[in-house]
Amino acid sequence: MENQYIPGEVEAKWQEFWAQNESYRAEVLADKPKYYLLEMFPYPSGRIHMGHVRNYAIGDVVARFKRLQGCNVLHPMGWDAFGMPAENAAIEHGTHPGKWTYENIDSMRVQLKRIGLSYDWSREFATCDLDYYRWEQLIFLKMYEKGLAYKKTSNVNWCEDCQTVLANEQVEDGCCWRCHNQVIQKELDQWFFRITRYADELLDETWNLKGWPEKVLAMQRNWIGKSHGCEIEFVVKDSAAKVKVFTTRADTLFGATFMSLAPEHPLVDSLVSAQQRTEVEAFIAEVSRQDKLDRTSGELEKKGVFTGSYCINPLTGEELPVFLANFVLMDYGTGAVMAVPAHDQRDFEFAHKYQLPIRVVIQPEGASLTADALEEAMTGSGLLINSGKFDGISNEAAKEKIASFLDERNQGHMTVNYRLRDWGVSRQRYWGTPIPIIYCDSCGAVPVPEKDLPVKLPMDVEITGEGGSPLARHEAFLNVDCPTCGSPARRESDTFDTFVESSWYFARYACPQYAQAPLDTDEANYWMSVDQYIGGIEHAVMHLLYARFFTKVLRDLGMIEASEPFTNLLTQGMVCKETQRCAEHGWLYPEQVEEGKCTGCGKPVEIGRTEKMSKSKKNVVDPNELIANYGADTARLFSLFAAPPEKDLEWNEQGVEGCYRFLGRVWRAVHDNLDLLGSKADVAGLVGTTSELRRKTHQTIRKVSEDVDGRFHFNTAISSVMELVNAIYACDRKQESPEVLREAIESVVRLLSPFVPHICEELWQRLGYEGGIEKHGWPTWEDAALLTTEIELVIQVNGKVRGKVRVAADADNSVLEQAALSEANVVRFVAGKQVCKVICVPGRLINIVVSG
RNA sequence: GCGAGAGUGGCGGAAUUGGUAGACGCGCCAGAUUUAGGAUCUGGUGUCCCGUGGCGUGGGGGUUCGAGUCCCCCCUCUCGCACCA
Repeated sequence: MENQYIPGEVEAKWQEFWAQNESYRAEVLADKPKYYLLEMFPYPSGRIHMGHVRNYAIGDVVARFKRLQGCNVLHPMGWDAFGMPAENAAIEHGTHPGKWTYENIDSMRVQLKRIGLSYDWSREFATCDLDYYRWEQLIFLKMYEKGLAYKKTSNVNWCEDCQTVLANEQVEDGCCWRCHNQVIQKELDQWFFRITRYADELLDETWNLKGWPEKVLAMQRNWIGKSHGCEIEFVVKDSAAKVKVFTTRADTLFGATFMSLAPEHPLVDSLVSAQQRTEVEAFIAEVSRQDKLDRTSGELEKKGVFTGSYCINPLTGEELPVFLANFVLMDYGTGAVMAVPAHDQRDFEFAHKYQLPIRVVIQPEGASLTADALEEAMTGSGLLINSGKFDGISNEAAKEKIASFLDERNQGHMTVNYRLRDWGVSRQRYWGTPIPIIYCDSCGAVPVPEKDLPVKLPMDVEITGEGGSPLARHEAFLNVDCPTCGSPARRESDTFDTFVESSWYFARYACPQYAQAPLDTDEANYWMSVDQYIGGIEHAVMHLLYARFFTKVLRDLGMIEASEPFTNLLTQGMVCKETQRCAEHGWLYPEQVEEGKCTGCGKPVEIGRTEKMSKSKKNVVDPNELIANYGADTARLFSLFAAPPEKDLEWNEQGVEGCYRFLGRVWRAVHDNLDLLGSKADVAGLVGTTSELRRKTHQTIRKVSEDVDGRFHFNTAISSVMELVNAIYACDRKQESPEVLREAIESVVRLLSPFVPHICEELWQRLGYEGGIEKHGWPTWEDAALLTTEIELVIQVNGKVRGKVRVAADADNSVLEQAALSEANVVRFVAGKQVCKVICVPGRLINIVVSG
């Protein structure tokens, strides 16, 4: 290795050094504050993409910075290794999902190591490791004991393509979040986690998560969807049946003129009169044919059908016709809505369409609404009318009054309702954690006794993609004796949703080899919670909510003290790139374009919009090639420099070049000056000395420290180091003291080391230091070095800049005023006018206010 | 429709508490070096008429000595949620 910057050599050397020295191994230490930094672990698809590079580069800066600051840093990495792509690969190529997954892990580990990330690799695990999922099975058994895991028959979202169930939040626009196939409703027996038991805590804690982006918290609150209201029972006329409704508007009960039920409502069959049956069945069939996308699209025409039954308004005794309506969802509330057309827009439209009565029961202040005159529902506040003894009171007060009146008469009560549903975790898949349950004809569903864990996923399976889960056909796996009565029984063949694994992996990193329980309580309590979690915004609801839920469950099982998994959350933006398209060949990869022409046919290429990098749009950059061309340090530097972490990053090849050039500039700044620098010990003697370069050095140390610590403004931190490098190039090396020059250069190297660790380690060594750059800690700035005797002051006249003067830093206002008023250009603007006021902002500017 | 965020040069972006708008980088222009190209180094680069001047942070109004930043109205874009009873 000579005086030329050859990234490949430098990077290989230091990656080897870090591995040999186990530089990033974490262990419990009493004398340092712990800092747990975690990036969302990847699915082992086989190749890393730029999104990973960005995510992990951001995390690595924080890890290295905290370590330099003297923290005891835990920075682990592993693999979210169960899931469908492994089975799809098995179907396509005949490779066993396990083999495919572990081979992918091996190649991705190599790629990640090539980036030079400071992980404690000794803690690595994959969620498909028996030693991981066995503990998940134990957690499930404990949850089962506490009633937190239960089985129920329900209509589930079913993807025909994946042959599996999807949670509500895994359905996007009515399609499977993974394969984008149409999702249908299917009745199945399924395992659920009772996340709703934690709904209030999950909601309330969002107000304490100060280190989370408001956006994510809002999404979670929205998702939980708590609303206060009233449950009211409506007796069905000539029947013992009662229809329960949930309403947030009990104050409008006197205005209810009909009832709307979801077509899937369980009472529908008993409510339908013989006369109406044909029509109702046709309607139900029509609605069930509509996909969920259409049904929840808002644009949908409101449609319904009369059942032939009536129910009784509990307050007025009136008979209300019961309708089925396409916009009422069985998923929310009770699946039944009391319809108040005067005060609800949907009911209003529905009433008009089917000529149902409209009765105004709330009169806004100073108006007198009549039903005939209404052009839309009146949803505002006012005083009650047409409401018997409640007339005249405000509708807000009436909500509670009417509810308690109903309560007294056993016709209803105040309640809360949540949008959040329990989490369905059964998946009809092979490559996942087996659910440890045995079905016995006489004993029912029996949990696998703890001593019989783990339930191992059998390796000898045939994966064809046909006929559902391979486990359901695997007789050797299925056949088992009932643990309770000993008679022949069958195992549960479903496996867990893979979100279960990612709901507690962060805690397992504290004690990945622990063999007695899911968590070593001491280790877990030392490291948890994660101080900083970093990942994509796309996990704002699902993964982050499930992880919060699991943490609370683990706490209540006595396995951990923490209530929340992630103290601070950073959601990084996507990596985007401009798309390119050829009229003949469609989307083109960057290398298929030369000088704006398609390499296939020579036609001009159309530049499309900038979009998230994706294979389908071919606007991807392969990190492996990038690193091969420029080195890992350049790849990291560009990911960090081009945009602040939370914003989308636009990939730009020329920007990458610029970063590479900058590293070359840093490299030369060291080598070109090595002969001038003198002994390294001299730097300590500089305390108290000032010079322009030294001031710039210490300003930069302060700026970078402040930008990195908590603010994560890596782009501005890097740009300030670029300024320092520019200052080093600009200074007159013959005039500048070698010590000041050395201090400046050393500072550049030390300040850049969290961002581009390899080159900095190398330069640090070439500057005469041994044993790695981290042991020297983070540089500190000296306040005295920031001081200047003279400053430049801006002079404004009426708020416009008219001149600048150099003044003594400690000059008082009257001196400044004098200097300002005598500056030549300022004189021009003040001449002939009256000075009304002079405003001095210390260290910044003087504003002279004139009139006339 | 509701909620959150954003809108600044040719481009990515900076301006942390109301105080010189455009740091830093890319691109572009010029110069130096070089047989040439590349690389490197130096300088310039918001915009408008030649200027020491005018204009300029999506648009319009306001507060202030002073507004990218605060307040009101409007437009556009992105993300999330959505017939939520």
